[in-house]
Amino acid sequence: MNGKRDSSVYIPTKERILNAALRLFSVKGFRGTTIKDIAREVEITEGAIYRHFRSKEEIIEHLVRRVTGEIRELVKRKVLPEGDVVSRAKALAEALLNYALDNPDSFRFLTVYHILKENGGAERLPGGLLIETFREAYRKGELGLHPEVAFGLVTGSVEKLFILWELGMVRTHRDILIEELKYAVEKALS
Amino acid sequence: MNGKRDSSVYIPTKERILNAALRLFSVKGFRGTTIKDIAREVEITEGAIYRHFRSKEEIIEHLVRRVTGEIRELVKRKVLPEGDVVSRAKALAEALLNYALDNPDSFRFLTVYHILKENGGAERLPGGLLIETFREAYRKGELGLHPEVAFGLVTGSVEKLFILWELGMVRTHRDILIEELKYAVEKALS
Amino acid sequence: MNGKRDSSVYIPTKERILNAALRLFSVKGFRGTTIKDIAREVEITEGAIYRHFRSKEEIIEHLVRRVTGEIRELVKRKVLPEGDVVSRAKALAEALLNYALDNPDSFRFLTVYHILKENGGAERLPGGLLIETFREAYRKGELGLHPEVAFGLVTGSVEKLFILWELGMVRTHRDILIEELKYAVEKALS
Amino acid sequence: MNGKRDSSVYIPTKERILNAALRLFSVKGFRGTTIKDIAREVEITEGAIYRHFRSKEEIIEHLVRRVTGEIRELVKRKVLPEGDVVSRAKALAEALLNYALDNPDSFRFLTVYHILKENGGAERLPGGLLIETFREAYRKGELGLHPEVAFGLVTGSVEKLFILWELGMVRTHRDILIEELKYAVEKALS
DNA sequence: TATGAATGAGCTTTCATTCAT
DNA sequence: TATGAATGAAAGCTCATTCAT
Repeated sequence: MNGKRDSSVYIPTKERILNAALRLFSVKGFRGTTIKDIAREVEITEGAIYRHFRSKEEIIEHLVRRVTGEIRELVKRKVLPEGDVVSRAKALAEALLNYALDNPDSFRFLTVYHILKENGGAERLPGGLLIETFREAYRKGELGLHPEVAFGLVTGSVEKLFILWELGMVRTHRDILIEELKYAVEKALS
Repeated sequence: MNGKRDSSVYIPTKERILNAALRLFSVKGFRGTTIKDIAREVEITEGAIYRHFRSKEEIIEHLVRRVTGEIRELVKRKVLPEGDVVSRAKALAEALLNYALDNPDSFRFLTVYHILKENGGAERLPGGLLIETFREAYRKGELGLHPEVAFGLVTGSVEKLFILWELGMVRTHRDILIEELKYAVEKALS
Repeated sequence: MNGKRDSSVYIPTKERILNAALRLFSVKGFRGTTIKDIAREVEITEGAIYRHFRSKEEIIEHLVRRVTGEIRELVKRKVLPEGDVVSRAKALAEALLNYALDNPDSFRFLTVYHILKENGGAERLPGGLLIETFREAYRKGELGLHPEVAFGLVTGSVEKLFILWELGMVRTHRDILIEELKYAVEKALS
Repeated sequence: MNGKRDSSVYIPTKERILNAALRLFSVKGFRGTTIKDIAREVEITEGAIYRHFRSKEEIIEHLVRRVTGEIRELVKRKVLPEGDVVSRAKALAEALLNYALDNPDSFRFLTVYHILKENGGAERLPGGLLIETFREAYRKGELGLHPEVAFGLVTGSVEKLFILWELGMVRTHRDILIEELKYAVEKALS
């Protein structure tokens, strides 16, 4: 009677709230999403949300921490510290795009979060982590571009390709998309 | 006597409202920016805004039309229809990045507008215009990547470099940034 | 260039404002009619109205005085003090209905004014004048009904017939309508 | 503990809002009555009203439906289809006046609603129902007046007598008022 | 006289949050 | 845990009125 959609797996309310909020925030923005919107999606009442979170702000912080954590983890796992810059950049591009395509709401959410300063909120680009890869290679003389430019090219390409994909504008197969991305990264950074 | 900010040129209120709104929307989003915010910036009262625009929505529409028009115009002027894809892509990247660096508020505004669907509003990527450049080259066999991928690489790179620049994360000279961007585009598309 | 509708007779702006206001107030009520509504109708700007009237309130007062004055005058002229009650009541009914049909806006205006207490405004039924006719007859024993009832029957009938006429619900000829009204009044009061 | 006004019966907030709105609208008109007015009367805040109604407009629609429904019901119950026109008209007049005197706010509300077109709103005279009574009799040759005229006389008289009564201008006993009304209707229609 | 931009108060409505149940 | 009525602050918008031109 409470597990939502009966026979399916049970998902705790707190989790359901976070999932709904993630999706809504990523599409309608933070101010554009109301507590009522989230409650309606989860099929509970507004008041119930405050059993699980102290405020709307807290939900956002929770989500930011979760998504940046996931990406940090992913990069740590996929972009190994050995190897040349180019292969590491390719691995980064592949991992990021895969994450975006597999977790579109999360990726969108982060994009929205980084672009908007609705609150005057602090900025915490997970770039901090990623960009080091390029800085190091630059110092070693392995990179023909400034590290920030290289970083921008790779991550910017991934983000835009994801958006175009979501809009249905990219008509290639997913695997081909990733191959082309890696190919272009390889050539651009060589 | 009325020109705001001492002896400088007179700017009509309607224009001042648009400028303030552009900047605020581009930073705090549409819902995050209130009419009061705009009024405060322009140093008039909220009611006065409604002498120039029927609604907040109308201000947004006005700005979208203006900014997309400017970019459309720019692309038409700078990206000449002759020449190979690569040089045209380079010209596109250069023109876009220059526009972004010269009109940061406008460029940010458009980014925010395209990402957020606070309203469920219509989508009008100015991509329509730009992407044709790549589609045509692809048909002629001049392009090694799918046109949408090429388009995503170029515009995504520009957008992300602009954001990094704005955050003060890019430490190169502006000219060098543009040169590196063009160089990377050239290699990626060849 | 100023006389409104070119070649036609010149009507001073103040008069045009009053006419427009009369019509609008009578249809949309006092709060429902804005100064802008009136200005638009007269084809001047809002500010111009304040050259002729100190406030919206003053326009209303002006119109109340005008319309009650007209009706007072009319009754004085048409309902002669000689004759029996019945013929005087018939004359009253006829005069009132004729006035209403000839000056629908004025008559509607007064109805609205008497029904609404939007302002907490004072009531000044022009009934004061008319009802005396019946009070006197009642004292003389010429009237089978209480004077207020007789007054209500006659004026209420006129008002409702006017409204039905305006709504297009009365399909008889105007003269017949008046004849039937007088006939009914005669019988009711005898 | 919450029932408002000490120990008396509990009335749900939605009902209290409707009652307050009915009274205020009937006196000050639709535009002249603010949500704050209603809230103050009910002793809740403005926001609370929107938990029960989506808009001011919805409150008005609710009330129109309620009052017209009541009168429709009343006429159905009191004005039996058998009998001659005159007795039916008398029954109608009596039922209407009784309703008005018993539910002055409702009756006033309907009057205001029918006279004002603040919204450009639809017209739904409950007359549709009542007037058929007269149309039928007219076809059968039982009625000396056009049916719309007869309808206007009866309902107009009721409405005006009600207003005079409310203003304290009718000094007779209520029963006598009704008797005189019926007597006049009888004679007018015979 | 007339214009039209501007003001300021007030209106309808929204929304994060609280609280009694 | 959950509900849902209520609060209170703020948002978008309207409008009578003023004022410089």
